[in-house]
Amino acid sequence: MGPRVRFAPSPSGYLHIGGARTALFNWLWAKSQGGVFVVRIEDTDQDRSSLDSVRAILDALTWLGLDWQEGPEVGGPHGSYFQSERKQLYRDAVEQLIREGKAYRCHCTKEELDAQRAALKERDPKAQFVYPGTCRDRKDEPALPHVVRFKSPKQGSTDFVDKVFGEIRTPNEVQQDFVIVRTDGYPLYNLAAVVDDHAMDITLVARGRDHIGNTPQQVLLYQAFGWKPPEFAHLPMMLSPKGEKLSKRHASVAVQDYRERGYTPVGVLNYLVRFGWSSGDQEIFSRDELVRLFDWARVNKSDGKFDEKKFADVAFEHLKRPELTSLDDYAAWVRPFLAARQLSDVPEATLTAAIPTIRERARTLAEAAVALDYYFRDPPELDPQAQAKVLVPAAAPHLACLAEICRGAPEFSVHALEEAVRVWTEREQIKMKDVAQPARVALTGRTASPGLFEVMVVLGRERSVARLEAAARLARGSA
RNA sequence: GGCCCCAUCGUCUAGCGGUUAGGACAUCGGCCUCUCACGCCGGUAACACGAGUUCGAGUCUCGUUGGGGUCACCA
Repeated sequence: MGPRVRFAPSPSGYLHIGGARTALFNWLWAKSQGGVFVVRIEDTDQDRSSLDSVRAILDALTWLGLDWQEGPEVGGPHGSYFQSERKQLYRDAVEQLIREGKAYRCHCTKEELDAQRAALKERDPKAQFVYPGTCRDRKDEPALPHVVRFKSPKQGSTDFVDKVFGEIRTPNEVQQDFVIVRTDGYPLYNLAAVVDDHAMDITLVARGRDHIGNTPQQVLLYQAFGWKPPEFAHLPMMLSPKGEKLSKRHASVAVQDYRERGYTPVGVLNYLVRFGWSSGDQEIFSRDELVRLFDWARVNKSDGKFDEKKFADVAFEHLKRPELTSLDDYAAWVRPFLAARQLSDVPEATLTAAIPTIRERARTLAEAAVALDYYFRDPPELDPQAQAKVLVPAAAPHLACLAEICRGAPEFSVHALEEAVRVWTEREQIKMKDVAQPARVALTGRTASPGLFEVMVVLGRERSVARLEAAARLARGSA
């Protein structure tokens, strides 16, 4: 039986790029080992959770192609996959702990504790407040408002072996009696995660390194319940370019941002996976390669800094190479970006003919839509500066001749057009340079474009001729 | 501050005792050329420091320094 791993986001916003990376590593492990990838929504904080966030996160995962075999929408044998619907499970588990004297009800209020914390801070600003254990041995009074605290051991150490970091040992003296259930009856993260990971038969918990500190608390809970803990794997952190915790102040951190920018799903995954994982010198991977090559042994320990430039390059690499982004996918993905430019329902044949001409000129799908614009807009948008500089009277005869050549070319192909133009320019002693720019502006409205003959072929004979003639008239009249 | 963790070019990384320390992004030159790109060629650029272990340390051990994480009725 393969491993069972999970991605457990709390629905308090969009899918963060770091969360996507965590999901990816879990997903890769499940895929590569024939295991199961579970998605579980950690919505025990009623104030912060929202259904919109669940929707946004699920949509982002779907867009990335990180499909889950158990979780929201698909269900599964261990449901519900929303923690807010599993309260009874946590309640039973906590009852057991209290009955066995491993946890206790605490009637200290948050206000009291906050006051103590503040008082200590005043006496010694550097001191760290620890819960004094006021209620640890007090008579149990379930009727009064209370939280539930775990009775932490004060001696020895709590150890676990991390698949990435190796053995991690934490002295128990630093462990306080942490809260596992709050006054409103909802479980806290550590408790809920442990109960669910056990109930869902999770075999490996992989998450960000910022969780490494509460892993001992979770191990303590496993021990208290008498359950075998899963394996753990912590991922090095993605920090901002300045080395701080990555937030939207430094860069776009929502997966959605990159989607809107026109990166491809695998392009995003490729950048994320190389952050902490490597396979020799290889930089660019297809989804299948990642599944085939992924291995915990190749995961790094050290944190890294997020680099938008590198990200952009990886995304471009995927967009550029047909073996990574098929023509069909490219066409389908660029359509929304064209539509945003009022170019809806463009003919599929023209689109698939045009894409190869702009592939290496567009670093994102958004740029691709710009680069494709003149293929579908009639007349093309004419850049005034290009017009003023290039469509001058002297260019008019050249444009007229080119129009004639287009009209008369026996075959409307790159090769035939190139040959015809070569013959003409040689006979007339004209430099290609001098006809190319006027023709380019005539055909595309701009001074930068794919090769002229490629553009003509995509446009077709009729439209090429029309645009050249229109430009010739414009040039003639511009004196 | 306590606890935990980390340390190779500016950035992501390869390296798992013997290498001219390699690749990629970025950057700087050049080539190609009908423009813009793509592509190609080349340059600058790293083992944090100090002790050990060893015939020999980027690689092993310890310390120092630096960086990060975490110490909630958030997850």
